[in-house]
Amino acid sequence: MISSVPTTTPRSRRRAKNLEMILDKAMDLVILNGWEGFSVHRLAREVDYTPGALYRYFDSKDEIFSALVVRILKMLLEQIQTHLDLAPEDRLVQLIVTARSYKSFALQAPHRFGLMAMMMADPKELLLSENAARPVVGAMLDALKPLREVIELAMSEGILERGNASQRTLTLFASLQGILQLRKLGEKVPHVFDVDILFQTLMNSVLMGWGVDMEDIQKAQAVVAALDPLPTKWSTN
Amino acid sequence: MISSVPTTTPRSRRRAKNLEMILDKAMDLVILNGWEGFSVHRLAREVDYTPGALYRYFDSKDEIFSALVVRILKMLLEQIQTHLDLAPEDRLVQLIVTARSYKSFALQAPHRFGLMAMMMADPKELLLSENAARPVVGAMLDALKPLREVIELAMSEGILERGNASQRTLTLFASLQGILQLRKLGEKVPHVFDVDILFQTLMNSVLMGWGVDMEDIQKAQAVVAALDPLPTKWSTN
Amino acid sequence: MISSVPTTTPRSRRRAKNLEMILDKAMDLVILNGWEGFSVHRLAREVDYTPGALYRYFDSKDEIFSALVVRILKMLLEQIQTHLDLAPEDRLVQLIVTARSYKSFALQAPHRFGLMAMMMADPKELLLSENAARPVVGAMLDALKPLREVIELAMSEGILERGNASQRTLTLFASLQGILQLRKLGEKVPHVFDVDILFQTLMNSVLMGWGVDMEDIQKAQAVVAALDPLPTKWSTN
Amino acid sequence: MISSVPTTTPRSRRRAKNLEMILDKAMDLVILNGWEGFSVHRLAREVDYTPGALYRYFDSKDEIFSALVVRILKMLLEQIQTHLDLAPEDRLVQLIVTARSYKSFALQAPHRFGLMAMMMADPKELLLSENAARPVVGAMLDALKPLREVIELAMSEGILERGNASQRTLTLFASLQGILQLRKLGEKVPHVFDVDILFQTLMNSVLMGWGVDMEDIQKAQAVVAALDPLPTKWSTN
DNA sequence: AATGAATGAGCATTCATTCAT
DNA sequence: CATGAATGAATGCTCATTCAT
Repeated sequence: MISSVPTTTPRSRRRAKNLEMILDKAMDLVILNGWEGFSVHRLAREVDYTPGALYRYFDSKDEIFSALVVRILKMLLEQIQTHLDLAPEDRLVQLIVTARSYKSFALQAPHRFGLMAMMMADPKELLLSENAARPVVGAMLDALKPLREVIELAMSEGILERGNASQRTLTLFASLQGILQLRKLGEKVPHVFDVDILFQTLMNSVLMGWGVDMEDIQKAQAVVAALDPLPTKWSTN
Repeated sequence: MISSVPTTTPRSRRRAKNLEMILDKAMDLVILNGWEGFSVHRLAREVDYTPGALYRYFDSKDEIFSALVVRILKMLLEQIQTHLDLAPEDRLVQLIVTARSYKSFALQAPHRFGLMAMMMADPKELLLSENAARPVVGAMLDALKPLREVIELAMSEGILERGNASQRTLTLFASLQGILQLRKLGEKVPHVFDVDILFQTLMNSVLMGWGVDMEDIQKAQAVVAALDPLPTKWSTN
Repeated sequence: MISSVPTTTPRSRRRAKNLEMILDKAMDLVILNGWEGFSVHRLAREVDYTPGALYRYFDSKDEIFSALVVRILKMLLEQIQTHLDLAPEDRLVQLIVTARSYKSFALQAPHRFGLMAMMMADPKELLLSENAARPVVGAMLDALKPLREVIELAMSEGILERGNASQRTLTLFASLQGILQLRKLGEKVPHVFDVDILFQTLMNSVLMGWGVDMEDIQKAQAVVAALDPLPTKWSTN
Repeated sequence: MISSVPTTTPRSRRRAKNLEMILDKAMDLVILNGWEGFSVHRLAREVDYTPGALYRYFDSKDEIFSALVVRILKMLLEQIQTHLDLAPEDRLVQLIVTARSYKSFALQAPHRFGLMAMMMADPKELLLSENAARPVVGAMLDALKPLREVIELAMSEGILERGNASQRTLTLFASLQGILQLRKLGEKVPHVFDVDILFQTLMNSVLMGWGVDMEDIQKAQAVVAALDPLPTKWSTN
């Protein structure tokens, strides 16, 4: 139901503005307290509405959830592109930069990452209604596009062995996802679950599996390290 | 506090039985409604206790959580060992069997897998109290042990290139975790998120990254396929 | 949060009525069972609301507490003023009438008196939040004002020796408070803890301590006795 | 039911020891957390009994309550006597010392004082059963005896005007009680409710009311001030 | 378009007490 | 004499959602 009206008339423009503002605040709250600490009541209080009024803007809390996920994915995409723009035209470097961008997102915007992870792991009823699912999945694929493009280019340039780009993209993405989720555990049991090391191990293993020489990987990683620190748009929390 | 008494006297035997029964039911409930849908009251209703009475069996809801996770990890370990016992003495085959065992667990006992994933991704206060954390982390490392041993053997036998076994174990485990979490999404959007294919892609990529020939991988996979279907103890749900 | 809206619109008038009704019932319950026996659930049941609904009228149980105390103090003030209006323009008589008014309040509205005493003896978190404290302390000082004014006038007229009016007011008030608290004990052990006699003893001692002749005290007391019985608004219980 | 058996047989001696130990711990708990923070469960945990077992030693929580009050009153009496032993044979000084001793008790052992105050203000069912009431009232009168004796002596020596000693004792005691209860309020609203000043005001007023010259009062107070600090047995809390 | 009132179910946890063993 | 199990009722408070106005 979110943004199901045209954005042309003055009325609907005001409405769109309001919706934007509400979602902004919702995001702020999630960033601050996590999704568990988020409630419609609190949101209402924050945006100076009554709880009931908010239901003019969405049908259920779940709808807020997916709207936020879409936003997060868009922000993630933006950051990845920013980082890629700063990287040289070296496919391997670009690939690593993309992965690192994702890592920095997970580490520096954990609540947003958590929301995203939750969405992927447990889409509940969210995706039951196909039309509600589409924008989320769309945003997700958008966010993965840069990675896929780099992989495709790297294959066509002979840097990676040939293979299915989509599958490789998703595999790398999901694997990273799995590793980055260990962050919290890593805080409690630091010597065992070290996200940075596991990240490194995964990248090395996978890139070698895709036909890159260890030597080239290390060269690329040196370049990437020299780029650091890459800028982040996320207010860390 | 759970099971801190000897299992010798008749009384304590009854108590142990009760505890077992309670945890069984708790697991059932989590399986049915997920952890979010689980409450002490509901559990009490289900086991015909008063809510207060349950608190003689554990100190807090969190304790139930970790007790369940420990149970799950133990069952997972059992299954992996069962599967390994049925596999030939071929390291590559064993490695793939272990990974598959984990996959079948994720696919066929999704709620249990979800609980485990949640524990790893968001250990909350669970691991705040070190003493409550130990059994959980212990069980987790136990469950990973077979995988690590296979990797170690494979390395010492020259089947895998040398590397840090622990890091490789965790990396593989976490990556699988990430991929398997896409299951639900895969159910809704089947063509894009195909867990089986992603699993395959990951295994191929990583094993090649660790120095195995594609040819050998495919041979091993043929062997594993011939073993199927491996038995499962999980009531699917 | 209580009564923070204007009383002009029909809606807010209804709301004010409701709030009044709720606090009335709350007072009844406290009167019946004491504060310990008072719970939000019980109140809800009594006023035919759901517990949650009540939280639209106050933010916490403590707010009910202080709202009740404020009410009680206002009623006490009203009664004292009524009694004073019926008394002649004799300072000593007025002073005794004020004290007696307080005594009659304690004896005839013991639960209200108890609530007030509790508030003074154990303000808990009540006064932690300064803003919640202000109205209570304000109402309390209001209730003491008549006594202080009489004492001040009596001093300026030379009926009492000079001294610090505020300190004397509070001292007398607190002493009365202490004596009146023995009421319940007096019911059980009547010959030892006789509130009336102790009250008399205190008044005599203190007034003489402030420079009044025993003779004048007795005269004034005779006048006061002739005024009796002074009207009471409290439903005794 | 407490201590309803002879203390002669070995069995009953052990029992008495146990009871003592239990009440000791109960007192510790009350001292630490106040009566509100006290529960039979907690006490059981602390003395390594099961809750049920404690009910061999008393019939109800209320019985613990009154047993503790008796103990507190005994300790109070002890302290007053200690203080009196250190004071010169001057009735006025002794009277002030006694009152001060009570004040120091209230200020330095607030939880104990609170328990006592609660008992006097709200004896609930405690005193419903006359036999349960007797020891408490007895201990209370014991605690007041030194004060009464000093007052009697002072009257017989002509230091105080004649009057009813018992009534004066109780009046002074109850008045002090009322003033000392303002301690907590004094912490929150310090300039208005200053216990020390009110204490002083009360003593001056009452003593003058009983026929003592202001001059003599001040002399005695100077003597008392020179005695300070008087020893306290209370671990402050 | 928004308010304000209310629902109804739920939450984890604690308590004094009882009683068969 | 003591345990261990259990009751049953309660606690203050939060929540997503609905709907008449």
